[in-house]
Amino acid sequence: MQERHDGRLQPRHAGTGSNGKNGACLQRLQPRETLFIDGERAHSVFRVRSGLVMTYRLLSDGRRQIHSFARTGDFLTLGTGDLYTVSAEAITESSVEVFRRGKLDNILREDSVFGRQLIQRLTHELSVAREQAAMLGRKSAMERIASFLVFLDRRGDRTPDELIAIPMTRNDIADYLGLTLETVSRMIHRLKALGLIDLPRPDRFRVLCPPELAEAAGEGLWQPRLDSDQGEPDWEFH
Amino acid sequence: MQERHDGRLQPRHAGTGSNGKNGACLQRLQPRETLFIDGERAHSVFRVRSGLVMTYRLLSDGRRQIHSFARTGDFLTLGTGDLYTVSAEAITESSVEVFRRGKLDNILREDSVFGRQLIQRLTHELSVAREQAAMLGRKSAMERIASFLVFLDRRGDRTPDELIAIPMTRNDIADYLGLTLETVSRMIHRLKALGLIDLPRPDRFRVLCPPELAEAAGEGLWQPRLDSDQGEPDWEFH
DNA sequence: CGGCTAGTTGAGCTAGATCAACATTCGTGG
DNA sequence: CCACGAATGTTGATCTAGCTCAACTAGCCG
Repeated sequence: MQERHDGRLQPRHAGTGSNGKNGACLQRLQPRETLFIDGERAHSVFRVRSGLVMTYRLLSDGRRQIHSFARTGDFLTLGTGDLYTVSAEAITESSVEVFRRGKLDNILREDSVFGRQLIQRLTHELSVAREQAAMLGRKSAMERIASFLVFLDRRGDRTPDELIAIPMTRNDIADYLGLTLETVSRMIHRLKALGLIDLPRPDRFRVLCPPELAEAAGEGLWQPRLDSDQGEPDWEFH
Repeated sequence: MQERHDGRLQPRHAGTGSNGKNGACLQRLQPRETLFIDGERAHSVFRVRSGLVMTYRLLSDGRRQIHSFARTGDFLTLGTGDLYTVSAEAITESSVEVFRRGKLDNILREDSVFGRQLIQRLTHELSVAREQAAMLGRKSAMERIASFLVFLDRRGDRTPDELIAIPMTRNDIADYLGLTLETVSRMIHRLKALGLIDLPRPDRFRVLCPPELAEAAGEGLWQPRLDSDQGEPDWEFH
């Protein structure tokens, strides 16, 4: 049993922020600040404006499974359940748009285009969630790490020097991939030793051999989570 | 690496069946018959009328992750992607309603109630998929088996003698829980030895100690997949 | 009966977890 | 500026849950 994601920074609940455009509220988050919690009444829908926010669930004894790392443009909650089914916490300093849920039903009733786009997104989320299940259920540690790096690489958050940032901790990666932080560290360094990646600092890397890394990732599955890059027109709450 | 779900019964593609009510087609499936395959163009939506059908994905080397066991009333596909993102195969002799996808967009455009119900279902599916991810990523073999038996128990397919049927093979269970069939067998028998369940035959069991079994399941998470029991009114294609 | 499939059980083996140092970065205060 | 401590990351040594391999059993069907 493990329970290593400590609460060193007291996960205080984020307060309400200033008003943004769109009638929607904009909320700022410090690193490790909690936005909402699994089981709470779902009063709002959130979209990331800047930074990186993760969603996760906890087992009763504190084991954690991270479900997604959401970037600018990604939604943190979708769908129409009464309660949140995951918790959300900022990884870096972030800001999120907040849309009150009250409006949602009305919008859905009136705007069928909006509804169809929501269905599209949910469909995609579901596919991504199953991708992750296949990875957690059937891939080796090495394949998971390679998959994860391919995923980061394809997302393409490149720093000026052509490197890819790794903004989350080893612990976060471990809880996303169903491993321990030690194993995450070891496997990353094994890929480096194999010459498939460059790792000048712990939180920066570059893929040296895309095809071989993809090969190591187990392939066949794992369509990366490109969410916001779907080319699909942005949709807004009115 | 493992690849134990053999193709002993050649997974021939199911042919088109007879016409049912509703304008929809009804299709019969033999055990181990494949209904559709991951990556195929998604021309239809399916709902189980009788029997048990599973959905799954394969990694390129044949490792399998089963995502759901769908009973009467459950949908096999939801959402509006162009391609199926899972494969589906009958476990027992089954029949499924087939709704051509062509109609779907029109229905969604015209019937906002239908669209909202679809969103509800997708939302629930997504929550279930994340439940499974948490299990695969963070639960022990024992907890997974206990969770699975609790899930079967709560679904409540009781035989006349108050036993619960286990219609899928050990191999199927293993590929659902991310384990091997041997481990599945061992853990089930350990639960029996502990007196938490009765297992008069390999494919029949009874929960003797619901609270202790739930305890062994790791609790806290794992809301069972009650899909069809939501009390929510059935929705039909017109 | 004999062959086939599913299930059980035992005996190792190993990938990954656990435990334990140690290294590095970073922020804080003197 | 440096010293110090806290947080994060790396690495080694060991342990073990679950996998692998293998034998055996129990139904089932022709």
